Amino acid sequence: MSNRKQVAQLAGVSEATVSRVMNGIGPIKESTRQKVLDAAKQLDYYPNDVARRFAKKQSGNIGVVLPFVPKVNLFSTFYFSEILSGIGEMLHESEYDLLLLFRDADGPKDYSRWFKTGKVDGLIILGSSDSQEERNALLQLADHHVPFCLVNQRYDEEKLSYVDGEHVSGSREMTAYLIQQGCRRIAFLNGPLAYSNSRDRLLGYRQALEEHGIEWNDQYLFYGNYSRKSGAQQAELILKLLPKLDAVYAANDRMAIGVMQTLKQAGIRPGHDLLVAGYDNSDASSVSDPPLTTVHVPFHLMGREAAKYLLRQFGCKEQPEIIQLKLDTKLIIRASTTKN
Amino acid sequence: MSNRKQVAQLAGVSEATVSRVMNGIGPIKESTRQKVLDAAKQLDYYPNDVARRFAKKQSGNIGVVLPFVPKVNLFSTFYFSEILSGIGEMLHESEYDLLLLFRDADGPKDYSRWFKTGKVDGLIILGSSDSQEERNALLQLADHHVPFCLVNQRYDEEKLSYVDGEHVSGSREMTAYLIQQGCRRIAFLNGPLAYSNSRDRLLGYRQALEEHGIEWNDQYLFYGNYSRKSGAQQAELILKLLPKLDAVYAANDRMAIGVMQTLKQAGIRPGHDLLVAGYDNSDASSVSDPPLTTVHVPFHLMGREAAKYLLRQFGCKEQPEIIQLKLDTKLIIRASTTKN
DNA sequence: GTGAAAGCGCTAACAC
DNA sequence: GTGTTAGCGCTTTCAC
Repeated sequence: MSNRKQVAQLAGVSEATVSRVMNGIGPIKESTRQKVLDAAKQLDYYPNDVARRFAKKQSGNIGVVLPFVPKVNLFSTFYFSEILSGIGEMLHESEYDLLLLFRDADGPKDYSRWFKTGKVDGLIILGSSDSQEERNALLQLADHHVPFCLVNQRYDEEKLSYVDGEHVSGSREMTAYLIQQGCRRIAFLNGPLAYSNSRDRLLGYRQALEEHGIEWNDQYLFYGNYSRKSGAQQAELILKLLPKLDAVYAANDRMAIGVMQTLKQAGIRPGHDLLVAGYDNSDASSVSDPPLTTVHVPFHLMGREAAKYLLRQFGCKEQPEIIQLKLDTKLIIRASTTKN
Repeated sequence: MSNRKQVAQLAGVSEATVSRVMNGIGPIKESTRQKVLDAAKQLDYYPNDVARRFAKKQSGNIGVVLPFVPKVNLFSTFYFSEILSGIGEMLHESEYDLLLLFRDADGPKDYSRWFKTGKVDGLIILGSSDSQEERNALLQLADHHVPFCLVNQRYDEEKLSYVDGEHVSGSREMTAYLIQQGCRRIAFLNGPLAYSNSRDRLLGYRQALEEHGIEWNDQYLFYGNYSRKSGAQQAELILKLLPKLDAVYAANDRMAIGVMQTLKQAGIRPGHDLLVAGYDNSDASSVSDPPLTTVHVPFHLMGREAAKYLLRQFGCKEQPEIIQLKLDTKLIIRASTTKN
């Protein structure tokens, strides 16, 4: 592996000149530029990135934090893939690399160590969920004035940057739609309230009920953990309400699919005997049977926006700006609510 | 952000001593160790990773190459998520970080630049497909004697390391199973032959036919591109053979699901009127309707093994060893082939 | 056990 | 336009 010194020697110029050529900055006589380029080509020289970043006191990395592996499947992998690919797309044009980081399974939460060791210049945090510890770790980061951004999770009371979806209105639209379809007794299978996602959807559900003068009924509220299995399990309980139920609305597609499985096993036809709806517009929602009415969430775009935000922070020297974006969601109507 | 010098000063020792303590190497008097640790804590000191890697002349990164974004969805994202999480799991215990890299959409293929710029110490390549250019890029890497590893793709004629699944036998078992179920006229919907995956499955299919004395029939062979859409499209053609067909076996689950959709639209019941099988045992295969008979591929483990291999290479100084692993696959029987 | 010092391959500031 | 040089914060080797 050759280095700059060798190129400089071969080209008969100073190392500084080699740098100028490689970085395309500063005025250079075309003839020396060519000499350098030739020498570089001849020696197969590529500037060393680690050295460069060391000298610049920047890691050149954006870290993306994921839940530790086993937990990934709790969520749809769809959700993560989409966000990741959005981030990757945005970073692809930039000088920054994407470092994949895994939250520790146990042990104290500490995001700041990735900054302190200089591993990353910015952080995008996925799958964060509210707990005192998590909140502290995040606030600590904010104190350090390092750029970071949550995706698909908010802490409304805190001044933290996030890119989220419009889940309150998404959920409200979904519920209103079900009501329009003639449903008044709508079971809602929510996810853990530690996710702002879940709280948003619950709020949207309640708002829609209120707006349509439908009384709130505790019996219709269920909780799963966003896994298909939990959907299937909760559906056992939901089944017991059956004659007096018009629809089941689950807070994500995976649970909705679990619900449909249980229903079908019990001889209840989703979409006919009982309307079923999900949330996320995941791949699975379009291939399930029946296809699932759901809410599209722009995960890919959310990833892009989060990355764009960080990139912007690196540009300017001031205090990190705070962004709090909520991107539009969209109701997707499919057979699970229309076969009536 | 504090550095080693400050810690050394505060602790009243040399910088070398601070290093020894931080790295836990070399003999240290317990009392000085404490002094250093106290100083480090007081200054909130974390050794700078970039500087460290620079000095060690190692990037500390393992790069994982993915197809450029738009193409990801051709494959199941399932496949990538599983492999990635396997790699992540293996690396989590190590000193190495996971750098996510995207293959250029267009432009010349060049994996070696990531080594030449010192960005990575090793590479895991996903979604590689055979072409002259790809092959050249890979052989060039091998010439440089840098450690890298393909996952779920082989180049049999070349001395390249890979971690693959036993797809020939997987496919043979699937086909044999379908034959056992009484099928003799089995359409095979394959993926592009640029993937060793596709060639393996075709071979397994042929072997099983031969072993059971069933004559090869060109008419039963179809090609898609592993997307659901292509499965749905090819199914239109497959439909035309219908009265004289017992089963459709697709080279991955996504295509199989596409096939089932088209079949259902045409009033053909998958699993009753025509058996359908897929490959991969993706999430979708268990929630499709009917659930899909498929072949389980240990993607997660494949990721782990690839990462383990690279880690092992970093240990020793010799020429990189070559591994060519094929991990066991397993037939998963579900309703799409059993309702008869 | 501990300290001193020479790199690692760049960037950035300044000199000419 | 081009050259010189002082770092960046570590590792590593050798000296004591």
